[in-house]
Amino acid sequence: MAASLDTVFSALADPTRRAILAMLLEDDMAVTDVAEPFEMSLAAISKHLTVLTGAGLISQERRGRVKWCKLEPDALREASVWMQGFGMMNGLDLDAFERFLDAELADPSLLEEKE
Amino acid sequence: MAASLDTVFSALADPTRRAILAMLLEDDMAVTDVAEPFEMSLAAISKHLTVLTGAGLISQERRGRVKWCKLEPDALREASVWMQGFGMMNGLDLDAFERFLDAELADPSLLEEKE
DNA sequence: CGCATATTCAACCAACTGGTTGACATTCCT
DNA sequence: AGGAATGTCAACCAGTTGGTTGAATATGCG
Repeated sequence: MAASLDTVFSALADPTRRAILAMLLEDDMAVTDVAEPFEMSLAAISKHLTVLTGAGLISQERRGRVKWCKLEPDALREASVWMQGFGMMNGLDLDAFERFLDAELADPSLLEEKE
Repeated sequence: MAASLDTVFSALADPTRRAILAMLLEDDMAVTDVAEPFEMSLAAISKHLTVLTGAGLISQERRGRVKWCKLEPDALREASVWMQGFGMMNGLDLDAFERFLDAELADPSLLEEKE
């Protein structure tokens, strides 16, 4: 999916879609299950998922009746790079950040407690 | 400015507004000068600047006839933290990451080296 | 087959967006 | 004072967005 900054940021601008992404962070989900906690129609959620797919933020794979939604975090990287590139991480100790990342990634116990 | 993720992301979703932010990265600018490189009316740019201000991404200060626009990179921090939770920080301890960010950004010695 | 499940499609609607133009208010300059 | 420069405001317009409902399309199950 060719996901421009336009489509990525505009997909992220909606709270429902951000909530969906947060849900998918925990696990892949079927469309119906994604829709369950929201107080809106399934069709509306289906549209939101189309937007997220268009932005490359998720991918959808049909297996039988069920369409599974999967987070595609790579799509956020471009947007993240854009933000950092123009200085938003100003003053941040990137070396410390790298060390922090390494520490996190090295400790397998932390990886399990995804909420 | 109370800038929600909604307003920040939706402000960033427009290429004209992102271009404006990139311009302001180099220096503070007057509204007319911001508008100059774009092929649209001054009023349209004025509206874009209002959106950016509403998102807290810039601030505007009137001095005489001229209204100066200034980048406010702090507004991106909240959005960035949110985004980082998905990409590189996938599966990590997000609370620890937030604490890390807070600690980094709270240290005034680091904040001075803004360019 | 016949029915329930899962998901999308199509038409519709109100609200918002991003642009236009022309008029207006300030401020600076001479 | 008069005129140019700087911005904003108001009205308007076309296109998009985010939601609805009802019908349609597959797929799985007994």
